[in-house]
Amino acid sequence: MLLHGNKPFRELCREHGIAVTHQRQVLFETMKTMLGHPSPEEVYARVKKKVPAISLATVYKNIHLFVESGVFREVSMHHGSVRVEMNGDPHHHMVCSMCRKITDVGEKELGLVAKRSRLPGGFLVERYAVDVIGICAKCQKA
Amino acid sequence: MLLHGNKPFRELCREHGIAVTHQRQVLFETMKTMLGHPSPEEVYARVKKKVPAISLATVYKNIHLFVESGVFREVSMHHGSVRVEMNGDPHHHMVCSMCRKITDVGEKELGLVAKRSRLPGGFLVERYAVDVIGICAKCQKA
DNA sequence: TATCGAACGATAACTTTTGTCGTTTACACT
DNA sequence: AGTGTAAACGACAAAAGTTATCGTTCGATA
Repeated sequence: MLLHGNKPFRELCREHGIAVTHQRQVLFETMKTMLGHPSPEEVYARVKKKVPAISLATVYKNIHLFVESGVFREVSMHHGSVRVEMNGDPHHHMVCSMCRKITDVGEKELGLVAKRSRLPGGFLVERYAVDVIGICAKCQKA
Repeated sequence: MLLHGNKPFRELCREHGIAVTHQRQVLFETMKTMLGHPSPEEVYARVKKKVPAISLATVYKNIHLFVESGVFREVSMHHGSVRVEMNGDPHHHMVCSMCRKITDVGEKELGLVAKRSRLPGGFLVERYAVDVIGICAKCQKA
């Protein structure tokens, strides 16, 4: 099941008040068929096969648009640069989806439970990193 | 408590077989005092006050070194570019700390529990994004 | 079908990060 | 302490990823 259910693209566009362009349609359909966690460049490469004249900028703009509209989603919050963890206590992060500010939240306050040491595919667990995505107090007011 | 305990820097360096340089010492001490989740640029700005001649490249190289040695840690895995989520089913991610490959893992297989709707500071929860950091099967063999 | 704002493509610019290279420094061994 | 060597440094070029600009084209509404 996809985030957008299986609504036709036209309807999705109407809901979000954006125009139905050829590029957007092909982008959408192409992305739906892609597995894994493609980067904008990978999406671009794929879409170019169907619309050779498409611009990378268009791909970026529309990926943003889709993400903002909730049609697709970012794998993890992107802060534009690497961030280093200064807090050595066991904790996780609250990330504001509006201002992208990161705030620590202790493992206890989070009320997180259960760790399986064995995961599918023989993946060896080192640690869990939980991002709680939401809206911080400041952005809720604004 | 920091990841490295409170071992003196010299000892940490010996353990990891790296040289104790002035720049590295100041970097380490400066970073220890920084709160939050600084970017390399922010660390650079701060360190420059004590070692004005330091190069940004040195800051990057040593942050990497520290992260690889486990002295500090990245806030979340950095994939160099934005990644889009194609899987609409509720799931989380296993991220290999060696090759950085992202693999989906269903919410059930993960066995992760408990969602508190209220978090400290009045943070409004939208969703949880869990990264299981570890070593994938392929990298375990290598 | 004409109009007008939205979206497009091309490309420059910007940000973040990495690589290169000549010089300097730390460390091991006298 | 003096010296050789590899590691680390600073300066800067270049790569990678992303965004902004701008003139042109296209889609939605009338």
